[in-house]
Amino acid sequence: MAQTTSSTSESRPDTPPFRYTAKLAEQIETTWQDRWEREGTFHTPNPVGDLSAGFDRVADRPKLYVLDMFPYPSGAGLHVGHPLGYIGTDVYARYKRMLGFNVLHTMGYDAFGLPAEQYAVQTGQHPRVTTEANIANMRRQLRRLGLGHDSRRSIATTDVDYYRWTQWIFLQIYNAWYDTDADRARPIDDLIAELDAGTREPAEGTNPFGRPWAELSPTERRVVVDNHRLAYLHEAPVNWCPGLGTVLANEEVTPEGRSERGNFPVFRRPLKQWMMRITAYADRLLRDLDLLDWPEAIKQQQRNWIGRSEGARITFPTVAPDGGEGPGIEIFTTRPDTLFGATYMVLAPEHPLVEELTVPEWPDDGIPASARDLWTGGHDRPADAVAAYRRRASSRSDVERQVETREKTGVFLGSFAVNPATGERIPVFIADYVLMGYGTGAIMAVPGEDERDWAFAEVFDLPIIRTVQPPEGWEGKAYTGDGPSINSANDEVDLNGLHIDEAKRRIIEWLEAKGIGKGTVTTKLRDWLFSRQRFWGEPFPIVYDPDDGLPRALPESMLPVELPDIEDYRPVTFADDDDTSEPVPPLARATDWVEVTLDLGEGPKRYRRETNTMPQWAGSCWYELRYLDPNNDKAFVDPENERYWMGPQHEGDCGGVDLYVGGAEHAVLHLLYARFWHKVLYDLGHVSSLEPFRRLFNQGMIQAAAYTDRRGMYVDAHEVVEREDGTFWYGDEQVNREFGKMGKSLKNTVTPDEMYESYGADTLRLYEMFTGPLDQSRPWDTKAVVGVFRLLQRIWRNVVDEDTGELVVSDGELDDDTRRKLHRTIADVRDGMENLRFNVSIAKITELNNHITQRWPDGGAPRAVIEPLVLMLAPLAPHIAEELWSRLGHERSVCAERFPEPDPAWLADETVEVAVQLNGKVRQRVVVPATDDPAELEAAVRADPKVAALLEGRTVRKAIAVPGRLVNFVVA
RNA sequence: GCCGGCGUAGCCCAACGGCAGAGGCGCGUCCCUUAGGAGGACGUCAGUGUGGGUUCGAAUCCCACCGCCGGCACCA
Repeated sequence: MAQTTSSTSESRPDTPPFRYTAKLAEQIETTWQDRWEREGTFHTPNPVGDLSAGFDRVADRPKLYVLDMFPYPSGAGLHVGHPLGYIGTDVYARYKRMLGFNVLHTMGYDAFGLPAEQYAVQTGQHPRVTTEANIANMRRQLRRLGLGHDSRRSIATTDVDYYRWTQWIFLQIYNAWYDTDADRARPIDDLIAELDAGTREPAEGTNPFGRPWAELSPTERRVVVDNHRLAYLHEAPVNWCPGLGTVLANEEVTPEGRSERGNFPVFRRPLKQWMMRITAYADRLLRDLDLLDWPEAIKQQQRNWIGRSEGARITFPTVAPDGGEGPGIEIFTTRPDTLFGATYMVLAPEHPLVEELTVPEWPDDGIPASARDLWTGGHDRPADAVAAYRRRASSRSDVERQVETREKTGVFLGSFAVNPATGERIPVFIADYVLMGYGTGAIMAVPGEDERDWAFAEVFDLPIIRTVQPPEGWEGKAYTGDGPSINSANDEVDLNGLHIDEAKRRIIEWLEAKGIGKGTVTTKLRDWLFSRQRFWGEPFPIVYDPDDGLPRALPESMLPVELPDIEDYRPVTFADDDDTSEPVPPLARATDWVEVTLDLGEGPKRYRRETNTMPQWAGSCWYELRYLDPNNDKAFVDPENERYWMGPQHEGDCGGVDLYVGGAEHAVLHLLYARFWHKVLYDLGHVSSLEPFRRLFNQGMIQAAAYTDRRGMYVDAHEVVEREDGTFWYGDEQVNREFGKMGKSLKNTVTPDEMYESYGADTLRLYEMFTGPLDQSRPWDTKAVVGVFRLLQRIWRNVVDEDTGELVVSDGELDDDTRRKLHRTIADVRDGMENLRFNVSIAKITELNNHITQRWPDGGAPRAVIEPLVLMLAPLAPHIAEELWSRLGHERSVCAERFPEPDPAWLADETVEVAVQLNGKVRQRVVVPATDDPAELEAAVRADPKVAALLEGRTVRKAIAVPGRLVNFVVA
C-alpha cells in the first residue's frame, strides 16, 4: 500500500515546496536540536566548580531555578500526557532566559524502585540493563521535543556517583539527633559530649536500663545514643506486603489497607526496621507551609497528614481487683475541658495494659442488666471475652472495618478506673473504635460531647453527662460545638460558665498542679519506615557488629557502598494473602558481600552488612540539590552553588527552587520526605535554604476519550469514528464514550511520536500549551491539533514564500495601527508567560498574526513587526522560531536575543470607544479622545449628540466615568 | 460527614469589579482544486450552574444550595 493514512499534512505532489509541513518541521527541528547540543546553548554556568566557565558573563543577572518532578523511566515510553509539565517549564525557562535571567533547567531520572525491578523480572534482565535502556529511550523522546535542558547536569538516582551522596546524607541523618530545646537537629557527638559532661539527661524513653548514663556500660550507652538518632532501628508493627515481598511506609498504604503500588493486601506485623524520625519535624513541617507558594490543596493535604492536634494527656488511676491501686491509664484528649463528663474508658484492643486490667471474674455490681450480654460478650469470664474480642478485631481487615457499619462493639475488662475530677468509678472497655496508633491508644469517653462515645454509650447503656450547654432547641445527641461549661466543678476547680478555650486552660492548670496530666500536642504523622526488602535500591552504609548485634555506621571514606552483583536479584514474594510470611531481602543471598572485614577503629574485624535497601523516595529527597553541582566529588553540593541557586532571596524568604512543576499525586509522599531531608541538612549547616521548593505548581492531567463496547470492554480509540448525530462507532458497533487517564488499559494512548510524524514537535508543544492554563486538566483532542499547526503555517507564510523559499518581509515603516497592535500584543504575551497561562499568549500571537495576514495578504509585512512576532514565538515553538530568525538574517540563536518590550506610549489608543450606561445598562457606544481624566471623559461623552439625546429629559443623579472603559449615568 | 478546587457557546478555553469573546475545534457558505484534502476567505452559536446579598455597575466579591473533580475520614 503506497498510500498510508498518516499522510495528514504530508506533502502531496502539488504542495508548494517551501510550505511548512510535518516533513519540513522535522528537518528544522532535528537540525536545531543538533545545533543546540553542539553549541551548548542551554549550558548554565555555576558560581564555582567545574561548571563555572562563563559565570562572570551572567554574574550580575538575576537567577532562576526551574525544576520538573523527574520521571521514573518506564519501559512503556511516553504518551502525550507526560510532557505537559515539561513543556510548560521549558516555555517558562526559555522566556525567562530571553528576559536575561541565568536559568537553570535540567532533567534527571528517578530510576530505583519497585517498578524498575518488576519490569526487569518480567523481561528477564538485570534492572540496571533495563533501567539504562529505558533512560536512553526517554532521553531520545524528550530530546525530540526540543526541551532546553542543561544536559551536563542530568543525573539518575541509580548512578553510583549519585547514590554515594544519598548514602552520605543518610549518614548525616544517622549521626544526628533532635535537640528539642534548640528545636533543631544537632550532631550526635554533641549529645554524647553533653551526656558525658552530665549537662544533659537522656531524652524520655531512650534509656531502657533505668540507671544513669554514668553507670551504663559502653554497649548500654550505645543503645541509649542510638535511641536518639534521627535514623534508628525500631521493632514495631509495620506494613508488611507479602505480594510485593517488602514492608511499606504508612504513606504507601491506601486507606483500604492495600499497597499503593500493585494494590496488594498489607498486614500489620512487628518487625525490626529502619525508621526516620520525621515526627521530630512535625511542627516545623506544618508551620513552614506558610512560607511556601504552593497550591492550597497540597498544603491542606500535608496539614491533614501531619494531623497536629493540641490537647492534654491525663492519667486515670484504676482500681485493682483487691480494691487496691491498679496501673494508671494514660489517655490523650483534645477536649480536657469535658473531663467531668467522662463516664467510661476505652483502650485499643492491642493496648499493653489490657491483660493487666482484665480481672478474673465479672464484678458483682456495675454491669447494667439491660446490656450484660454486650458487656461480657456472652462469656463467663472476662479473659475469654477479651481474647475473643481481640481475635475478632485482629482478624478483621481494615477493608472489612470500612464496609461494616460503624455499629459500636467492645467488651468490658471487668475493672474500673476513677475519673480524677469527679472521683466516680467508671468501667474500662476495649473497643476497636479506639486505635493503638493514635495518641496513647486509650481514651476517656465523654458521650455528651463526642458522637462516637455517644453511639457506644447508647449501645452499652452507659451514663451520659453533658458538660457543655447546647444551644436553645438542641435536639441532637452529642454536642460538639462551643458553649458554656456545665456540671463541671469539684472542690478544687470550677469550669462552669467558661467557654471551651478558657475551660481547657483552667483544667490543664489544675491537672498539671495535681501532677495527673499536662497539655500536649499529638500528631497523626508517624516516623517514616525507611527500609525495604528489595534489591533495586540504595544499600545502607551500615554494618552490624556480631559482638553486640548493634549497627555501626561506615565512615564517609568507605562510601559508596555499591550494590553487589548477584545471580538472583528477584525479591522473595509470597501469596498476596500469606500474612505468616517473613521478609527476605535479596541482598542477604550475596554472602560474599554481606560478610565483610573492616577496620572501623577497633582494628580489622568481621562485620555483617545491612541487607535492606532504601525506599524509592530516598533518591528524590535531594536531587534538586545535586543538579546544582552534579559532578562535585568533594561535596553533595558546593555551599556557594547552593546559596546562589537556592538561598533565601530576602529577609523572611525560605529559599528553594523558584518553580517546581509536577503532578498533585506526590502531595504527601515525595514532597513531605524531601522537605524533611532538606530541613535536616539545613539544621546541620549543609544548605542555606529552609525549604527545597519555594514555589510549587501542579500541572493538570491530560485525559482522553476511551470507548467501551456492549460488554464494557475497551476498544481501540484510534478506530472509533463519530457519526453526524454525535454517536460513536467501532466498525458497525455503537460504542460508549468516557474520559480517563491516557494509558494502555483504556486503549486510548496517543504518543508524541505520532504527533511528530503528523505535525512536528513545535505543533505538539503549542497544542499542549494552548488547550488551557497549565494547572488545568483537559481532554486530548487529536483532531483539534490542526488549529495550532495552521497557525505555524500562517506565521511561516508571512515570512517565507511557499513557492520560492524567499523572504517576503519588507523594510517599511509600521503604520500606527499595527504598531499599537504589536505593543498591546507584547504586553499581553508577557502577561500570559509570567502567569503560566500560555494559552493566552498563544491567542494573542494568533491575533497579531491574523492582523498581519489581513494587512499584508500578499506578503511584504515589515520586519519591524515580523521580528518581534518571531521572538515572541520562540519560547513556545523554538525550532520554527530559530529557523525564521536565521532566515531573517541573524547569526545568533534566538535564545540569546531579548524578549520584545512593550512601549507604554503605544499601549494607549488615541481615541477609544467607550460604553455609555444608564443605570448600569449599556445604551450607547461613542468614540471619544483617549484621556486619563474622568471629568474630561464625562464631558466628552456628554458632548456626543447621541448621548445628549439619551439624557434628554432625565435627571442625572450621579455619573461614574472610568477612563478607557465607560461612563455610567445614574438617572432618576 | 469534613476540607480543597472547578462550573462562561455543541466542545476546549478568554475577559484589572466596567461593552461577556481573545484564540482554536466543530458547523455553514464561498474560493482554489479533475478529485480528495488538515490550502484560503467569510460567517455561525452563550448571557456566565441555581437563588440571594454588596455595589452606580458582578462571570469576577460575600452567603446558601446544586453538580463535577481531588483529598481526608471511628485521629479521641
